Amino acid sequence: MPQNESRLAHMLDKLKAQHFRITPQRIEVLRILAGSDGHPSVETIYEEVRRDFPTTSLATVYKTVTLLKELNEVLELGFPEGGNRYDGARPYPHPHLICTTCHRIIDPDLESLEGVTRELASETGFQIISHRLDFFGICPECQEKKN
Amino acid sequence: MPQNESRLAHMLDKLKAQHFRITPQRIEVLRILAGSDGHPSVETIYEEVRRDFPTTSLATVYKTVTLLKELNEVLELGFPEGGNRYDGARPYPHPHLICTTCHRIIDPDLESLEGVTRELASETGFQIISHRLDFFGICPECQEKKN
DNA sequence: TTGTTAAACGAAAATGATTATCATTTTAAA
DNA sequence: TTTAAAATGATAATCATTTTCGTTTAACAA
Repeated sequence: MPQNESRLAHMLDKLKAQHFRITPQRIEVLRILAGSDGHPSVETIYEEVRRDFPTTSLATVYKTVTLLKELNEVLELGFPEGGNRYDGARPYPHPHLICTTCHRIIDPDLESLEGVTRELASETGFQIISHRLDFFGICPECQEKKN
Repeated sequence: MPQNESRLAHMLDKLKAQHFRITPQRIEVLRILAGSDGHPSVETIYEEVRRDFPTTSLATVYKTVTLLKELNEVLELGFPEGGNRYDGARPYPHPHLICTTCHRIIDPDLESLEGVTRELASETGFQIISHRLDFFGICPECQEKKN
């Protein structure tokens, strides 16, 4: 996975540039966030880190994720039911497509989104900084299984 | 506010139809949800209800809001920072425009949203059920104040 | 109108995700 | 290697929300 390598390198560079320390636990959290396209939860990251570093604390995972969030190197997806999910591969706002049956989260391409943002800005006078866009539905595989 | 009256009546009818009891506390919560376009929090609703019924419990507000949510008579807006907000005037999914400075939440009209949903469905094969769409930015008033 | 009963209420405890605290360990730089 | 500041790990605290449970009340029938 060459793209993940570069994301990981970019994250490490950013930490070094701002004089944050590079610890084994941090590297592991970064690696998981950069390399996974499954939008993992903190709990998932925690379990994965502990496979290699069994003494790692949950607090450490939270602290690292929070740090990356502040550096804009991870995108946080909050849900009302609790249990945020994180995207370290694409840390900028982008739409998500969530299967309500199997809970998979997919990143679709959406050409037409730019037009929506433009319409909104010109209609309301808002200066649009960011967005959060989730679509909920049933993925093709789960539609199959239902029948 | 004639529109709010009818929303309130609709909510009450729905409760009656399903044999839920009409209590003074419930009526008050419904009234606030139906009549406010400010997307109030549970805490806000609680304080407002207590002006008329000072013994009301916070749990009662939560229970009523949860009930309305299950009946699809209120839309819940969750945020990662915590503190959900509720829309009882328009309980169906619709875009929101949130000012990151004054925390106001506005309901914009967005003609172009339908096209986005269509594009998404045809591109991914998902059956789209619902969505959550938030734009974050700075409202015209707060832009003024900055200068 | 009154009596009955299940539903709703109120107060407080429990929960669950996240954050803060602080003593101990470790990184990074001299 | 030494050292100082930062990070870690364990645990307590926090905060929104949910659950529990004894008491009250709405709804309906007699």
